[in-house]
Amino acid sequence: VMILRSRFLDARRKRRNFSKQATEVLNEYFYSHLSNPYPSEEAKEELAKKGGITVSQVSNWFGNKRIRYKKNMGKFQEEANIYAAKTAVDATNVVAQGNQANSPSTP
Amino acid sequence: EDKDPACPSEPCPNASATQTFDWMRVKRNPPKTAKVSEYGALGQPNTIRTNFTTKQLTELEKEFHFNKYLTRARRVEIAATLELNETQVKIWFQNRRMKQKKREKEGLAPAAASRSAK
DNA sequence: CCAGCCGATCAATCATAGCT
DNA sequence: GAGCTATGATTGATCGGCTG
Repeated sequence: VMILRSRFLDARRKRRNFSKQATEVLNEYFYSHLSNPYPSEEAKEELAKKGGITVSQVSNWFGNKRIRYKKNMGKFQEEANIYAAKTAVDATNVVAQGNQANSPSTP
Repeated sequence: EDKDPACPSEPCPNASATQTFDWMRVKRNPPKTAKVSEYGALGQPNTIRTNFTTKQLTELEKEFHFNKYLTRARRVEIAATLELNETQVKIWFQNRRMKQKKREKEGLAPAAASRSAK
């Protein structure tokens, strides 16, 4: 068992918690899309840029967040309310950015 | 209007601030890594995540560097040698390829940090 | 029709960060 | 400084879609 653990215990995780800004951006997206917290590849890139982290880190964050959220929803109620209020607008009407003179709606 | 009724029990439908969406109910089927041979008929088929040994991982890694893709024959051979299912070997290679791709991507992004404009 | 691959995700676990 | 919880990363395995 001991050997199993030491498979590769060295140059691996030197985890550093994300910045306040990154966590803020991620949680904002998560709670404003609580009905379907699965950002597209493009959305992940956007979040990564805003939070100053990589796309993979964004994916890991959402993966962990979703699992941990549903595992213990009660524990996140408070956090949910905080971000729910912060978000205020939108909700039913997604599609915010994008703008530009491009209207792919109903080709 | 919609605060927290403080549901005491577990089966609280909702009425709370946030509801329970479908993704929160998603459940994955347990791994079917079962090997009928060793369990006869009962207990739990291996409902747990198999832990590959260092030896197995070393061999798989070595094979991967030789071939990114496996042939049926090679897979059978390796599975037998490492005492794993053919499926496990297959899956390991698929995951390994994805890991490789991820690394290549990450290894280029940082380099082209100033070259993106918009 | 079916097995293998891809891409995304799940779920359990590891190891560390950070607070008490 | 120990003990416990929060959190980022890793990874065997699953799910759905596509394809030869």
